[in-house]
Amino acid sequence: MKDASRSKKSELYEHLKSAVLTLALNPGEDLDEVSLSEEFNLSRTPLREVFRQLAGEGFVELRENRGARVSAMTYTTLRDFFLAAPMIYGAVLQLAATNAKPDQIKSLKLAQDTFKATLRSGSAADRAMANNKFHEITGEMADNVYLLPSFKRLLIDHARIGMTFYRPQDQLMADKLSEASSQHDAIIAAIETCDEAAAAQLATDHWNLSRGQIEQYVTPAALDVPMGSMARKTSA
Amino acid sequence: MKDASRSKKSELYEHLKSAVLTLALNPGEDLDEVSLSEEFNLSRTPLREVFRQLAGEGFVELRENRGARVSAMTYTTLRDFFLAAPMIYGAVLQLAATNAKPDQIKSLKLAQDTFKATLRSGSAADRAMANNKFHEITGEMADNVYLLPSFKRLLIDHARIGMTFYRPQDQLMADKLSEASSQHDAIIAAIETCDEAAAAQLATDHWNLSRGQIEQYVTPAALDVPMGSMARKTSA
DNA sequence: TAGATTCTTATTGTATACAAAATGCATTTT
DNA sequence: AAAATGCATTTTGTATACAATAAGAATCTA
Repeated sequence: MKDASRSKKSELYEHLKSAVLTLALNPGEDLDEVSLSEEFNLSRTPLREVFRQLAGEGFVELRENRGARVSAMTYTTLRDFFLAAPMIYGAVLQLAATNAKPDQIKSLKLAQDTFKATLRSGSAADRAMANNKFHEITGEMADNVYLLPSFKRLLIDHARIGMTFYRPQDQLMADKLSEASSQHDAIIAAIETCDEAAAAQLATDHWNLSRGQIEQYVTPAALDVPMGSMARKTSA
Repeated sequence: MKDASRSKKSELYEHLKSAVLTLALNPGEDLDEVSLSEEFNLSRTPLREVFRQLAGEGFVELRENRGARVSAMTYTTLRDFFLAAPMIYGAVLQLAATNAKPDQIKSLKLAQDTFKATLRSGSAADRAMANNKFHEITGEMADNVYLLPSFKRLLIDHARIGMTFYRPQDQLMADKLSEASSQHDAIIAAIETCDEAAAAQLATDHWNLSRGQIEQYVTPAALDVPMGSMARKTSA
């Protein structure tokens, strides 16, 4: 029934997507056509088509005659992120509050339940994917083809940033995560009551929480340094 | 020197892009793999990769087992457009005013000169492409990976809307176009003086001009009707 | 031994052949 | 005559073979 299980091609597509989102593949990491095609019992032709599609969506970067690599993350992208995210997500949530359909709200509540479950007993990857799903649904609710491309691009790095910086080893982290969860609940409420203003405000709050979290780790001094090495360190 | 002349593949890529932007290929129109591969002396394998990439960028839509078609335009997309455009372009111009580098400003002035030339003696397609180039440069100036995907998606339909509705057959049209040109000049000035506020305001003004133009043609009564037929009519 | 150069190997890009799916047409059936 | 079924044709999807390019290793030169 799921799109992912329909063909080997979409299986590969979904696999690469979540591998990028969960940092199973690190930013900047090279992708090998041959080994991947063997792993998925798929020839290089359709595999390369998947690469192109993923490149168009911002998951990977293609270099002529030099293969595909996972989209890089630098501290510049981090700065760009927190500049664009509040605006885009503010608009998305505002539109979501206006346009959301009943079954979409149901999906959103379900996604939030899953997210809460991962807070209790899930891996960091599970949590990142559940959180990602939640926000993807708000994007669908907003239902604006021009907003979605940027929003989806933001969600990619939102997940990766989350994987890097949200690791609930201490109590402070756990508190932040449960605050994020509360904000999700508030977002659902705002959407359900069609409260645009509240939704827009919650978008800002949600990103401010993230930014505060990250600013504990990132000093503004270091700019333009690849983040791949750091991600590798934290996951090793 | 230009990217387009490097390989047959990028030639095809650029050709399809401008064909979509200028409505040489109408929204919703089917693309035939075989005839295109013959026309460009290219096998279907790289051609299909180009399709995937264009799909990722919003120029075409891919349907499983049913080929590629030019991205559709409906009156819904028109409404979405004027909702998202002022916000995205406002942010883009604001950032452009902050970040623009001297050589980019030079490019922008050059693009504006070209645009003015097309107003005097260019086809509608030439004008749409020149106008598109102008806005693309402002996007580069803004230099934010998260904003650009949506902005580029907007530019696709901005060009197509322009091709449909801006046809300077009468004096009123010519006036609107020269007003657009004046706004371009003002945008350049705002960017050059790093005047963020003015830039943001000009973004709004620029879209309002477009919207006013289009509202002469589109009545809010008819919604969700494919625009392909209309585009076909005006170009026939 | 450091550097440059050629040769080898590995990887990426393209063409073609074949398989699978969808479309259209003709025939059959009611 | 309308609907449905099966067949032929066209179109799309995948595998494989080959060509072109880049990366790496070994050799040669100073």
